[in-house]
Amino acid sequence: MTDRRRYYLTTAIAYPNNRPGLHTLYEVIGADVLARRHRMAGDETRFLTGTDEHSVNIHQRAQELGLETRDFIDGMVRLFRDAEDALLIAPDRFIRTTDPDHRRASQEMVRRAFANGDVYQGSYEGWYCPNEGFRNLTDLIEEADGVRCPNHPDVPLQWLTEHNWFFRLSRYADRLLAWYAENPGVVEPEYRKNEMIAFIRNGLEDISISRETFSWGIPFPIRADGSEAVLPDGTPDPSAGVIYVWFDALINYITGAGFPDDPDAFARWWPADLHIVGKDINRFHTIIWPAMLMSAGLEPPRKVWVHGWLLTGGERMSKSRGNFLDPHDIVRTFGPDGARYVTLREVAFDKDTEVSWESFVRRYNADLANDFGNLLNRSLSMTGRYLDGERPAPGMGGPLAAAWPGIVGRYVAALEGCLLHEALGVLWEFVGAANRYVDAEAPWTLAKSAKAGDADAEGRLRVVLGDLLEACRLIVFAVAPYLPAAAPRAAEQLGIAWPYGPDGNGGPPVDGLLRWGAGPAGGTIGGAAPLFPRLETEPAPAG
RNA sequence: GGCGGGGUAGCUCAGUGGCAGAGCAGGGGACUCAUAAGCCCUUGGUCGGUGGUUCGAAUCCGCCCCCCGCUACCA
Repeated sequence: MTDRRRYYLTTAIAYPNNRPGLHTLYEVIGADVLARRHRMAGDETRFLTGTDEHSVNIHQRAQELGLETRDFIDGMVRLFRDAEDALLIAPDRFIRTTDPDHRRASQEMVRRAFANGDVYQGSYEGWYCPNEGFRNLTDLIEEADGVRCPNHPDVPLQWLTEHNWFFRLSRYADRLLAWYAENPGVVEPEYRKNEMIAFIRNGLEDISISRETFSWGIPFPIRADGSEAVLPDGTPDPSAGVIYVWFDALINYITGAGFPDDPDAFARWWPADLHIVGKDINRFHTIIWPAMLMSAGLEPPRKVWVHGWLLTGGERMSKSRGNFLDPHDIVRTFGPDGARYVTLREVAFDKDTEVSWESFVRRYNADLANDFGNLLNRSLSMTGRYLDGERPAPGMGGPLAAAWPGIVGRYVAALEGCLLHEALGVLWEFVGAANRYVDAEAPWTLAKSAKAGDADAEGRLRVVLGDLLEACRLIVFAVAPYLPAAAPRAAEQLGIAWPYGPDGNGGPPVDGLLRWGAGPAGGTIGGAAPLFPRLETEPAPAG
């Protein structure tokens, strides 16, 4: 085993009932940036993402389409993986809750909670809408002839009683509150933690963790009498029902760390350093999940980051509304790097943000084509023209050298605080400073004087271009987690070897390369070619 | 209803008692290395409304209007 720092991060797993939209992959892109940052920083990094496949909706959807459930989800999962590949997302494992090791992990978690006295048999009853499931009493519409579901007033509600297993969540209120109190920053942003504290203080009820009426799921491992739910031929006893999808879904995070098959791996990777989740599933990750872990005698995660939604026209982007952006459209127009950049620059990682195709085009042109792409291109072009492509050493006393340490410090701090949009904003302050430096020094004027025999101008020209190429090098290495394909190409243009693999592993700790003057001495640049061609038209995709 | 967040330039937002700001978009200019990009200058705002406190309020207090989140088993 190595003594490198390890870093384990996860996204929520998506339920693959449809092709994925940008609003679904948004957090996966963000997590991929953080994973690449940690790999390049030299941390032994594990990045887990995947799909949540035991939903009843998925089973029903497959039946509507006349497909075997497994065949249906295999096709859907293919769409997720294709979209993630197009966005250059490189997880260390893509977990599916139908994976065999996940079945073992989930059943083991039920056994542990049961052994700890936290699982008991009970019943759940209430008004059931055939289209939506159980409805809360306060949501129902009262009609003269009875109560109705607000979303499906024409469908009669049924009063159903489900016998199933419950988890004693109510037992964990004090321990959860203590966990929040003793671990500042364990749930961020702060207001998301406060919502959960209010929820807990309102009183926690036990939650049901099994379903007896469904067969699509992980077999519940225990019978009512407490015996192992296995038939004489070794197959699961169907009368024991299945584990409720939410209980098994959360467990993917420890399955992905090696639980329970590989104790050494699990000891290395657990607890997770970061769970990235959407605000709609905050409660599951910051109340239910830690309680499940506590019950099993395992540590809760070190941090849960709760992000917001992408909005369009003030409404949440979603598949059901049909107002989502297709990742493939975005990759086709902006390229994989541009797609990642505009998404993470335009959307604040800590709250809801309004986005549009037009805002993405504006951001791409302004930041990538005009500011950064052009900076790289003009710096290389002048080096080729004035110095025959020879790469001069940077000066140590210029304004860019002075500004860089502050920039990189704030940049890394923003990344560590999961403020991915802000990190880019900080880095682009430096891009702006470099562009202003070009105009302030006017290398074309220095070049004319140098050609006329002015030795001072010649020396000055070399320092200015050295500074600009060094600024470009630093930006490229810093921004590489966001622009994983463009960064090596930019390095090639700068004539600098790229020491990292396609997923960010394999090179030296990047912080050593993020110091002014840490680039290779001497050498020549490669060719200059625009990395981010300006978009002259705004071809909004149809539909 | 209760608790919490918010309403500032055309757009996205920063700004917690001292001359209303940034980026983008719009307009003008000088330059020319560059992807007609970059640089400089600039138009633009009853800071949701209203009443107070204060020498002074986007900022503090009261009331009102509007938007959003949480208020448990769709996931």
